[in-house]
Amino acid sequence: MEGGRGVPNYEIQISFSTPQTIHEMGFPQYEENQMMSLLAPAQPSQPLTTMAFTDHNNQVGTLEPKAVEDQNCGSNINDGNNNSWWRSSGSEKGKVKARRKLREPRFCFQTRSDVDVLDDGYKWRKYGQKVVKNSLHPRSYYRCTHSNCRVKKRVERLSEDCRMVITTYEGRHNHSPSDDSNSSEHEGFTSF
DNA sequence: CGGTTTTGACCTGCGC
DNA sequence: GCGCAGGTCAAAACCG
Repeated sequence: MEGGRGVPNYEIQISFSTPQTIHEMGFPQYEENQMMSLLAPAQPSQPLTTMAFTDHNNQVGTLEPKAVEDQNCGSNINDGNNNSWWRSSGSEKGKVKARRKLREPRFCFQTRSDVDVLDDGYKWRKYGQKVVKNSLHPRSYYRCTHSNCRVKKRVERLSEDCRMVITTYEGRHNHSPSDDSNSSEHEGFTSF
């Protein structure tokens, strides 16, 4: 679906006011300075991307007023210690679906890009797509393909500017991007 | 052939 | 309580 997947061409602007670093969020590939360096090829004066972080319940970051609706970053997700991979327990034909309110750290940012899925170094598998009310474009749902990584992300495009992509990450990677193919769990994924 | 995407159905939370 | 909207599942289709 990502059509001609060549050199990722996107521009990012981030507002950092977060208790956690990108690194701690499970994105070691992009530390702050690296994230910032992504700005370099773009025009820094142009507010192309805003990043927002959520601290479990509270949204701590800065984000454009309409960039990411509150339900994306503001709502919290009930965890309930489902520590067994994606679908926790198929109580009834595996229909424990649509469990919201997981307490995962999440952050979202807005990016101007031609491609929906930014190359963040991780492998993602699409598991759903949904047409959302306020947007002309469908929202896509991705999960990290790593064995024990429950990180999810949502990707949607702004209805006004179809080049603007809103990406919402949810959860923390317990592996490094390079470790993606190598399924070895080296840190206990201890959080929350 | 195995992994990924698509897509419709289903489930849950929330507002009215 | 009901309806709507969002989020997830899973089977089928697709692709390398």
